[in-house]
Amino acid sequence: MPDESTLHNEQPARKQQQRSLVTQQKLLDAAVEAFSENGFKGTSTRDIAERAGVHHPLITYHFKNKDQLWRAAADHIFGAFRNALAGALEEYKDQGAKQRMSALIHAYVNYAKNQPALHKVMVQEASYPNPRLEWLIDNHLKPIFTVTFGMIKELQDIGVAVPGNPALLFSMIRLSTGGLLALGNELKASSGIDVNDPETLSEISEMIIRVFLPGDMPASTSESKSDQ
Amino acid sequence: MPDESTLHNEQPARKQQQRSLVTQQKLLDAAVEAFSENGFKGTSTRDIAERAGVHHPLITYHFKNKDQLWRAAADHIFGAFRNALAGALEEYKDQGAKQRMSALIHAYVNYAKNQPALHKVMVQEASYPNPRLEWLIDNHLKPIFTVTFGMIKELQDIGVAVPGNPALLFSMIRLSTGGLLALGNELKASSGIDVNDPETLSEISEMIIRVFLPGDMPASTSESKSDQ
DNA sequence: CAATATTTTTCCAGATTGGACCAAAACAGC
DNA sequence: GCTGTTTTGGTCCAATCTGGAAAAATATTG
Repeated sequence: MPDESTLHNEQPARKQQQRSLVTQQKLLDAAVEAFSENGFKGTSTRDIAERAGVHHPLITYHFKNKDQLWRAAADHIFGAFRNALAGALEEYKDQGAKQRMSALIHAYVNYAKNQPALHKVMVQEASYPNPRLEWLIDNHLKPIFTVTFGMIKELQDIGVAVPGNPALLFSMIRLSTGGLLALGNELKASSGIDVNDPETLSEISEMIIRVFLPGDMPASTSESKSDQ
Repeated sequence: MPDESTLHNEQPARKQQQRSLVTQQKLLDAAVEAFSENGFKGTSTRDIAERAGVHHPLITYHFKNKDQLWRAAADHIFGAFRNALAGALEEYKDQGAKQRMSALIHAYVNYAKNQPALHKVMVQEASYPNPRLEWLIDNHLKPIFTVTFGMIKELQDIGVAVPGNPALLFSMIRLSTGGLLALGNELKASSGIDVNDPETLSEISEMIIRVFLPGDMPASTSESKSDQ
């Protein structure tokens, strides 16, 4: 089973055209937006096609059906998300554990700002047991969690992260990150917080680090640790 | 404009019957569940009536229309939520600031466990600007926030809460609380965490307090504060 | 028993649903 | 250029669902 984002191609005797990729992209973006606003059930394929500025039968052509479109849309944002996290980890791979986790949090916040749908879709699907939730967990969440749980544990061992169940702690971190940006409209109206302001954004990252990773990194060779 | 949860009664020449209250309650519970799962647009009045085990024209009779039903349902859960918080504050009104905030967090967690719809509805409505969001903010969120912001500030001043924008800090607290319980299905499947387990529940509360309110209360008269 | 409150049943007209179908157009490869 | 494939445009469909209206039947109150 080859990994194809567009499932209708079985034996592409001729290569895919450019305009085809464009409409797929437009449909994916529109699908992400629509699904994140109204959930799977509350979104119609026609709504998605309209947002994409595309005739609705093209959804059938490119993605077979609504369910496949949802999965492709989820791959679209969660795949990019995982890449963003992996990139941040790669960039800081030679740094200390706290630095790496901080980089992860910054990457998370930045991604969530541009793509608040990430968190909305998760809440939507976690609302009630359904096959899409299982699929999301197996294909996108677990791979992230296995990595981050290990990092959290390490940080707890060296006294940087607050002790307690690592899974719980990480969930609080991702909620404080993705959830905060998903509530953008509400925060603006209820507290005057503008999550699109770059300063607010870095304030959020810094606050999360301050709260969840309060400890200092232990000196690698021999150094006093009281550098507050 | 009298404050009536059932807007169809204008001049009740005769008192409301018991069975009427029962069906209203059933409809409200069903509405909360349905709206939290599928959002406002994704929920049909017929779906709500079915969940309530009631004929759907009764919605028109009791709540006039879908929009009024949504508002009544929101009043139903957010009103009870505010009462739960106020009750906790009242009970601990003679205690110190950290104790009061801790009581608030415990109450929040317990309420969110029984009513995860609270957070789901908020995320649903904050997804895109809409009149229901404004209504929710003005009628239910702001009253809570004005109280809690003050408490957070006080806790920051005495070094118990982490410094930073109080509104941001409080949002992180409520996300770590309500959001965590709204993700119950996901946490179970992805991390094996059962948010219905009482022990897990108190672990959540304790962790939130440990993370967001790490400082000790200063001694009231004269006492060393270095008790780590 | 009479008046009112509540529920039941039936109906509607219209919109929306996901998807099928085929002819036209755009494109890739030769 | 020509040819065959890919992609799109336009149309249609049958089924379901939509919120709500209306009137008849029942239950409850006073």
